Amino acid sequence: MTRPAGSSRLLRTMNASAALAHLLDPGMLTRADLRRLTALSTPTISEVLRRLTEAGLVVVAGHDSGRPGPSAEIYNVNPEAAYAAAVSVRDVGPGGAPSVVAALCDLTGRVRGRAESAVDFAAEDPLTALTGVLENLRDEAGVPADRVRHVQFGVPGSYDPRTETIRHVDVPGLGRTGLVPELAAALKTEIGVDNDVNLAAIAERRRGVGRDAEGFALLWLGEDGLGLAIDLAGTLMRGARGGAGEIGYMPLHTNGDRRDLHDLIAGPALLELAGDENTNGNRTPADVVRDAGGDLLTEIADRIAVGVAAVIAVLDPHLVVLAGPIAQAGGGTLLSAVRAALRRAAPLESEIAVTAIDDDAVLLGALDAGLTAVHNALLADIRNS
Amino acid sequence: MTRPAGSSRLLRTMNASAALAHLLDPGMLTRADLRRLTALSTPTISEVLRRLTEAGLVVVAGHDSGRPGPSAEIYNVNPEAAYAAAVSVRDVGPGGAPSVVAALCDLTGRVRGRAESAVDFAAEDPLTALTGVLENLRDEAGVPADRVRHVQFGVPGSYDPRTETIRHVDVPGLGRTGLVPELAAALKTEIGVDNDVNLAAIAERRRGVGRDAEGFALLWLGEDGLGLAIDLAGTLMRGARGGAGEIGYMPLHTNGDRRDLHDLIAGPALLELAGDENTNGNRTPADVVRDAGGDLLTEIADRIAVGVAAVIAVLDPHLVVLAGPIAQAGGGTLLSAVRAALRRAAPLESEIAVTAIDDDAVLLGALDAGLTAVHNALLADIRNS
DNA sequence: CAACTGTTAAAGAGTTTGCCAATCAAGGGG
DNA sequence: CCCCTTGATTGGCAAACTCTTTAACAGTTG
Repeated sequence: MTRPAGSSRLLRTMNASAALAHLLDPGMLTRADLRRLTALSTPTISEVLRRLTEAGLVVVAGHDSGRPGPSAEIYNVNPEAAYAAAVSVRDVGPGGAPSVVAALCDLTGRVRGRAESAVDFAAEDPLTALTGVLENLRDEAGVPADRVRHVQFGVPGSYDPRTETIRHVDVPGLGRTGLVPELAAALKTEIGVDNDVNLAAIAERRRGVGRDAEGFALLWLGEDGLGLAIDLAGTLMRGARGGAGEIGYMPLHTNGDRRDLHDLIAGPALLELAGDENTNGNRTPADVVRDAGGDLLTEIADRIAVGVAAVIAVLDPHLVVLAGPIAQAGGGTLLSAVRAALRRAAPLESEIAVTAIDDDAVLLGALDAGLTAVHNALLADIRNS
Repeated sequence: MTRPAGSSRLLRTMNASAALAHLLDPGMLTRADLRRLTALSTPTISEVLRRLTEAGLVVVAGHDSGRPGPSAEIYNVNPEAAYAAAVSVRDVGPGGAPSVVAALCDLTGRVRGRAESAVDFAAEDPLTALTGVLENLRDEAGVPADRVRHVQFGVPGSYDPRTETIRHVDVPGLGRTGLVPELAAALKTEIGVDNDVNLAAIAERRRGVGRDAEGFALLWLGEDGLGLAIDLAGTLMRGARGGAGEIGYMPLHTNGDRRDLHDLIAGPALLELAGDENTNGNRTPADVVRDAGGDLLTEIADRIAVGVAAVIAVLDPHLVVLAGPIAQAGGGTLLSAVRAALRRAAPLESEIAVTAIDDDAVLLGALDAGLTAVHNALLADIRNS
């Protein structure tokens, strides 16, 4: 239901934007390739490429020989035309204090720098801490500040874009009103803030088992909490106040009792469930799941299946992805157990899978999201020129 | 991100399509109005209107006098350029047998005919029954068959567009494979099939309390079953197999028992809940809710609140609309009770409301959906010409 | 020689700018 | 009270402009 009207100028910008979109997607195209992809004529493609090269967005990346005729020029986006940065703030780092992981990538997505540091947010202001991390990262990679077009933050909480505040977050200072606008002002770039589980889902969509899915729901089983991300053909559903997927609060009281899903399958609940068998207090929920077998595994799978079934009942996704440290620890064993538990419970047809991302999914997803935002900003720049 | 490329032909069709979109939205515009709305120049608007009137899509609906200068021509879409039909198949009619309600409206949305009939699907084939109803409706309204561009069906079940079958449906014959393609072939038009609850949500979006909402979830409390429709800024979420919103299957077992949401708040459960107080077997669940008060009302509200809280936990909608016969029977009294129950249970911020549609919401929604489909078809026609 | 790349010139399609005739309402003078 | 002038607006027309395409061509490589 779009209803734009336009003139020739619109055509020019549309065609330039279309060509750039193809070069971003992942590029390395000759004029003939672009002609095929855009259905534009040779002179037009030449003109578009001339303008894009002049603007510094596109460069000749090589020559394609081997066929008869002159060697065709291979065009690609200029990797250094723009950069995207990502910052993941984690609730508990290895040492117990919140840790910050950041990365920087160029326009083609190649990671140019990565930094990890333990920040004590109780002592240091988030504003200075986060800008500091980013400044170091930029300097080490030798990237000028104004080339970073977008910084994407991932936080262990939900972000409400209307009030521009981070909510349901345990890290001190991160929930402060005004922090996000201050960050944007200090960094002098577009910034984005999103829930860590949502970002993990973005990574899953781009590099994981969600790649070919029409849509999927990602159930995050963390050490402390639960989360759910809802991917609809590549766009995430965030809810009115960014609170979609806070399924820890899902009520399970049939009559009177006040239990919710968090009490059933969050880390502490799993520890308690396994409590009889081990008196060693140093085990994490992930350890419990990794070592579980027999009745304990069945019970855990049954509980997870309740959450999965609830999600399927509401959303009917093509695919449900189990992710987060607990799902990773459980791996294929847990997956089969959950599948079996679901089959026992209800005839549901959604596929279940375990995440295919070994690395820091949140950081990767934040990079992907930041890069997409940079792409969109560049395309919008062209359209409004 | 769209990436179309194009030339002058695209421009022409885009501008025609933009003008038509404004005339459909609800029309009655002068050339000057269109110039303002589309930012096109006077000669272009004239040219576009010439083409649209020649195609019979647009007519001069009047003259705007009262201002200095010549009276401006007021343009509007030709109401008779195309028609949309809607058919709602209900599980239980007044007499117990499934009933069929159908309506026909012109391009401006004015209802031109309406028919209601009790069809015994056990005896009659759905194909002939439904095409027969539509044929009568067309004849009575004096509308030629080829002017009906879209027929929208509403069914008490979920529709899987991939297999083109209706599922989770109790009406005999309606779940048969091949029925939907056969209907399309027999009617020789585009047809659409959708869940009745989804269609009620469309009506709520267009005419009810969802009009100004960014997005809402509609919880349907029917005599027999439950349903949920998820509206995201005007588009409905249907799920992988059209099964999104089948929340009757939402599990509520905390340990071992197999209860789900259907067992908690569907009609039969409410009847059972009120069973002690009345031995009269003729009361419907809606009657129970209408007369409920005191502890019974509180208990019912508590149960409904569980469903609402589950929906909010997953989706975080701006608004939750309670609809369906039971919600209508409960009205404001039930609404206050559910609000109070939710406040007791959890600090959730979504608004709750009761449907504002007194008429047959499903039929109205089906008409709205059909009309929108006709609009889109006409716009697409223009774009591909 | 055949196939391919990329450029140049001419033509085509669509929109905009600027201009003009026609039309109607309002107000003032006869 | 009637008529005429003034002002504002509508809609059409022609010329100019922008962008794309078609077609022809020069040049290069296997």
